[in-house]
Amino acid sequence: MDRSYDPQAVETRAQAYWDAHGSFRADDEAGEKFYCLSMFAYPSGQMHMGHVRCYTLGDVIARYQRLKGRNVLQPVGWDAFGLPAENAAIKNQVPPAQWTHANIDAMRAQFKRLGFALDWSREFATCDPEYYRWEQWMFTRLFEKGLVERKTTVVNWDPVDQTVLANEQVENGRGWRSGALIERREMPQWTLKITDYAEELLAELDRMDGWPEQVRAMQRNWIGRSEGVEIEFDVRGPGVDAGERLAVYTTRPDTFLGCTYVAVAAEHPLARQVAARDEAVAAFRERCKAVRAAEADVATLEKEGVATDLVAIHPLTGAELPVWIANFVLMEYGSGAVMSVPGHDERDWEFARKYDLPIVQVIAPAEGSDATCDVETGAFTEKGVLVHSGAFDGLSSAQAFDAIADALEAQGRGRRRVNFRLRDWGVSRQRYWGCPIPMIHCADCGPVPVPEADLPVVLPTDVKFEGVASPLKTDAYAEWRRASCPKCGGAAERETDTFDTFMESSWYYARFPCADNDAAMLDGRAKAWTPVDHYVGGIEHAVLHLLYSRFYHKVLRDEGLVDSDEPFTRLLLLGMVLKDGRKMSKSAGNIVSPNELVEAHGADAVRTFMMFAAPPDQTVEWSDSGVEGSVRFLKRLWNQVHESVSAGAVPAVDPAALTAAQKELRRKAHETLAKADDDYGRRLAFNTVVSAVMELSNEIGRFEDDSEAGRAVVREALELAVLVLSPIAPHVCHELWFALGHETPLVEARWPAVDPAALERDAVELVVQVNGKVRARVEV
RNA sequence: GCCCGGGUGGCGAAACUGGUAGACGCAGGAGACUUAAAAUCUCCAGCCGCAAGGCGUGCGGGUUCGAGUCCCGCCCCGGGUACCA
Repeated sequence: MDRSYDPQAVETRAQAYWDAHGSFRADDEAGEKFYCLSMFAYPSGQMHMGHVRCYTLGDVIARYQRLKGRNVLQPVGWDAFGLPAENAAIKNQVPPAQWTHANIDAMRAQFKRLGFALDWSREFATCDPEYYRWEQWMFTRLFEKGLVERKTTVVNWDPVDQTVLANEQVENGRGWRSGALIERREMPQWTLKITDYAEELLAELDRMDGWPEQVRAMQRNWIGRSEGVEIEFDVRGPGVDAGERLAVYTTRPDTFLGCTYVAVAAEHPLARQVAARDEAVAAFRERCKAVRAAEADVATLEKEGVATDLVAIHPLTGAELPVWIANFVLMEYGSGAVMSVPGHDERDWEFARKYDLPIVQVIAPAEGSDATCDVETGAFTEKGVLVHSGAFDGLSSAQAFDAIADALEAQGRGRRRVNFRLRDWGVSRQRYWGCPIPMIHCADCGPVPVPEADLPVVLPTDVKFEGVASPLKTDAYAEWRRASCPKCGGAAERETDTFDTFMESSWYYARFPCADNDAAMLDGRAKAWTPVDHYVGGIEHAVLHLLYSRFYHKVLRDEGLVDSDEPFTRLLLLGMVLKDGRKMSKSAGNIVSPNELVEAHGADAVRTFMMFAAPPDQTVEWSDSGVEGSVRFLKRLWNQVHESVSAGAVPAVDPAALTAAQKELRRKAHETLAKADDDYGRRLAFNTVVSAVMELSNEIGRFEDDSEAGRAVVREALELAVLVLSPIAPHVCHELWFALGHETPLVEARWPAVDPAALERDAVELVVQVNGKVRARVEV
């Protein structure tokens, strides 16, 4: 072995070895499978520290599982469609496809330099027609199955650029390119009925114990199942037909007698109707348009409203309640209208105070409760006992729920209903760089799916951006749009919208096992490898990507293409990588380039520090000097191995004939092995694996004993240190393993068993505490 | 706004099941080696205090023999909020 550690040379040799031996090509047939996957990357062109962290974590898991004897698949691909490519195209006049492929080439090289144990033979990009054709195919199947619907949803419309903007493209209410005030606009969109699976998506969460509880909680809340009552009010007023009804949904029917007004969304049909004859209402609706479609914007708005000349008739009391239009009522949730009970709902209370609407108390604190209720000073939102509710007085909130629901149902004015916060998945995007939606619009037959034989609908890639709008929608592509109706053969138009990029990322994991199949979306290999045993990615995907994928997996299952219920058995969501306490960004000027670090210190040192700096799920603070510490550590380990090997062969350790100091070092070595096994496999605490091996190395350094037994104990400790560290710093460990005399490569090694005898102690220290303070220590 | 996290020395962190707070590392200090420097090695180091001792895990309360860890109420920072991926 070389006298000194040269990371660049070591890493080049190790990578060449793995390449030449096809070390990471997964075998479809062999042994107990372990499918390990890091969320695929968007090819921005520059690998960043977040990628380094994510892929290193995945790699550590994959390499550890391999040492444990599993047949590991760790594939890699590219989430290649998306907005940044279009922005680059508009800015630099480069076609998105060209830009994307150049970026993929650049990033592939960067990934390879880090030595991840990836099976590159299965690589694909989602912008490959061979990939997205199956997405189109599945969509047409779901259309036939009735899981696809055309629905109206709200988007941000830029009236100058005549295009739809993403939420992040709206700054202070204006389009980021045009500067024009954006408008909320309703647009017909293709949606997938994820709500059909809401119950299953929710119920399954309870059984998914390989997922962090916080993520399951987020998904539970996102799905937002509630039990309540849908209530119908008669509406009276100018221009309202007799028998017209307004539906609201409430989870608190027990407060129903305290309802003093009703509020509808600005986009509600009743609001539209009133606006036609009432200028104030029309002006209010116009103002509401200037709010971004994002929920956070709507929810943080100052609550405002406008009165209408309509009244809603309380079905139980006959009272005439004013109908208001309010900016905080969401058309997307429930029926776009709410009953307002200011005495017992904070938002309703604020609104009532602001507009001088009556506030009445109908719930009193339950007997024995120490809560107080004064609806003059604030809403009382707890459950309790009914008051001022006529025949329902004295009932508990729970009893009143049923009594009032029954009364409404008996009158045909309401029904119990389960409601979900979850909305159906709008998959249409008015953009160019995405998977074309395989539909044809026929004037006579309506929308018709493209027949299987005509798939894929290929996205033209030699495009020029004239403005900001999708080239597919311009005159230049009139020919591309022209189609004949698959049903009647008449002249028809292709859909020009493309899919949400979450469509591609919802099933890519299932495609890796059979990425070479050009005759089917998935085959038996997908069934054999899925579900993914361990999925690694950013916490920012806790809800959307991970919920859409779960839904899509169930859809694939129901089509017979996979045979599991959930796509990802175990989930590791990592925190962000920060520098100087902030997110790395160009504007903050604190971007750290993985390339330069690897050039300067080697991939192993970068990987080691990344793992060492913090536990995986926590945000991590990047430190350049910290990497230097990792280099020192790897160098020390190298020197220790060199010294041990140079001193010559050693006999086998004879555990029965060791001195106290020898025993102690051997115990430390086996404790490290045991701890690392637990940290890798159960705790996912890779930071403490690194510190444990550092401690072991420190102890080896302090151990001075040239006897044969002493050198044998050191040799065993070094072997364990190298093996334990190898998932994290694979290159240097690969070479040290051979140096230690092994003839087969470390990637073929098996995780050794701990010698229980090595862990035994002759003495322990007992601590004596008085009132929680340490007062004495006793060696026993 | 709502949902989910996080806050421990100068810095990153450890403490896994309520039982020795600060392992391991960075930065720093002292020393060894060296003509010198780098590299390497050894030692020191939470804060206040000469010391005895006291104080210490964002803030305020509580439970407990004992709380970084459990409970209640706050503050600050981060992620998500359905068209960024």
